[in-house]
Amino acid sequence: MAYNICSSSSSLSHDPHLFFSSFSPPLALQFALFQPTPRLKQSNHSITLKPSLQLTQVSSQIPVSERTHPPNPPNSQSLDEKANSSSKSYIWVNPKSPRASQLRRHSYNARYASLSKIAKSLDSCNPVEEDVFDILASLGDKIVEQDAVIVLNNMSNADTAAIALKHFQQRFELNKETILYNVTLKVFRKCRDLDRAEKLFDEMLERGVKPDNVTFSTIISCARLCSLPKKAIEWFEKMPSFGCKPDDVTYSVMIDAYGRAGNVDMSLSLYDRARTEKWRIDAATFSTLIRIYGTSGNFDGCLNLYEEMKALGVKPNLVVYNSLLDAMGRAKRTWQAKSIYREMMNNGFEPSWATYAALLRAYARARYGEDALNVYREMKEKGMELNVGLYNTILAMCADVGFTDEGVEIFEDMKNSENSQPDSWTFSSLITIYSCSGKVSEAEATLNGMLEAGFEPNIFVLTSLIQCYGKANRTDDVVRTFDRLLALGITPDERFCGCLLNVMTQTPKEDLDKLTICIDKANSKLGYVVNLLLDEESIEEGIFKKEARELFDAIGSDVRKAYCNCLIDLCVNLNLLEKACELLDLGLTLEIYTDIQSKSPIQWSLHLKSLSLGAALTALHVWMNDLYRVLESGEELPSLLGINTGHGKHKYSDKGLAGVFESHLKELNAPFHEAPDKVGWFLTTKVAAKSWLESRHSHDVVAA
DNA sequence: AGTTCTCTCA
Repeated sequence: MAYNICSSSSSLSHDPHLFFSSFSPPLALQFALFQPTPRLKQSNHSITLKPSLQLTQVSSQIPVSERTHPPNPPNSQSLDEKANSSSKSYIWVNPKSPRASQLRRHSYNARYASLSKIAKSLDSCNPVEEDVFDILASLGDKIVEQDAVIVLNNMSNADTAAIALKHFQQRFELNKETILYNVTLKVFRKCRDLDRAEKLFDEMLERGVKPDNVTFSTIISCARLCSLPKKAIEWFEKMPSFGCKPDDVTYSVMIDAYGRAGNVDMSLSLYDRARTEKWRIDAATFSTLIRIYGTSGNFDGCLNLYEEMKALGVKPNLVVYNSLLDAMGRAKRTWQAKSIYREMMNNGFEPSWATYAALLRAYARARYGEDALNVYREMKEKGMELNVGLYNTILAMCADVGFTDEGVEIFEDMKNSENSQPDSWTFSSLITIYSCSGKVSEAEATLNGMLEAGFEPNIFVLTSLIQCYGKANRTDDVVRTFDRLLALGITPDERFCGCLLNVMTQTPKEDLDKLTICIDKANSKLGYVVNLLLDEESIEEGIFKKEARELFDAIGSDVRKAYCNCLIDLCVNLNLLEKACELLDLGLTLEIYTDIQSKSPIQWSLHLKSLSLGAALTALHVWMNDLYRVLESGEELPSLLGINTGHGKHKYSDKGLAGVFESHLKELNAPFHEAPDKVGWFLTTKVAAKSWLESRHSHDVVAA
């Protein structure tokens, strides 16, 4: 793509914020560093590690058969029975030998696997005591509290988890009841059920079980997962009254909760506090902070945090990279997203779904068409499913950059997907894709498909359709679509009116009245200005400009330039040069256009980059008059004169401004020629310009 | 037993 700068040589070393090329430790070492600190799993066979020769029994629970065969399904034989049947066959191993640790791990893994199978059956059984207790009975008699913790910790069904908890409470004297409550709270959090979590907390208090920091951080994170950050803060503030003093993990959660509640300052002050009090700040917290900065638009802050993190010796993990990629995507700093991704890959990370999602959004937002498609293809290759949002993002990009066939193909893929069926946004993008490429019947068919799928056409769809009909010169269909919009009770917005205005610039003179009526209905102020513009009777001087000014003052800054461009185009089409000049002048006064003319000692230039053809021609006309006045006053022209049209080759216009402008320059007999080394520039010399300006003026005088 | 990642441009 012409404007794809991603593969350009823009080097990071120019960027003061980033020095990614700094050395990295060897891969193997990094992997070692990324390993989570192994936690000693407490198991039933207490192992006293003293002299190296002490022998330890490692098979108190798991039968010998399980050391070589996979465990049986949990219901076929109770774990307890298995334990009994094996109780006579001990083997003794040096506890420090590799064999011992292998066996320990194996026996733990086997038990863990059985317990998590039980958790799975509990998840899918009826939420009645009878069924839940039945399944739990298969645990046998010799279960310990730790087993109960493992079962609950692996569950995700809040109803059956509550019953299971009750069972365990009835079953044995618990001495770590808080832990059991905490893992049950985790299940409720998985179900995003804050209500239930809060009720369970009350029950803890009633039973005299003391909540701890884990209890609070679980409830707090549950609140934030339920998008109730204010609740999270409430819970945090409750901690001291229960004798709990927030620790590093609590602060980590709260940094996130404050960030999501929109209280960025509070997040940052917690971070500051954590730093000054020399708490351990881990990668998770940094990724949270980066996300907070990213969503609040402080993109330099993201990069600074990243540097700070590395300076503190905290290794970035995948989530940190994902947050950074997401932030750079939002910031439209696509090249930085690219280098972060490269760094991540060089450090041996495997991209996750979130990585691809962030990359895809970054590329799509910046219209890096090929890059975005590559991410899409890579995800498909890896069997990752895109969600509706990602599909829509990439389809919107296809519409923007003119990837018609690719867009259609992706839409088909989406229809075949399991969980990502097209929504109204999808249809809207597809209609835009067809509209922009002038495929009227396909656009119409897609609209019908959208209706069949049960979606109402929205303003975006109808805006696209109007554009589509306008381009095809089907004025009556434009009007019909406009009436449809009104019939649906949709209020035309500024963008929609801008689109109608744009259609007018492509419509034959005899059809303009039909569209003026629409515009009048949509926005009377705009309608009035358009009517004044079209009015052939002379109006009082200054009225047109005054009304146009009021219009520009009344509309949003995002559409001002589009409106001004269209109005000037209309003037130029109708040969109303004077009104065109008035509008251009107004555009300059209101700073809708800036820096159209520039002067350096050796070259004067005309910059037409974001101007429509009509506006560009008007600006050229004004410039030529200005230059002639300079000549008249006896001043010297500089040695070079240049016109910059930009290379702006938009996918959907047959030619960019550069191409169209060139033929106009020829028509005017202007001596400007395309610069061979600078794309989008037309240059001439002082001498050529002078004689041309003079001949043109005498020609004008004769014509007048 | 607790903290991060799934926020779609009009």
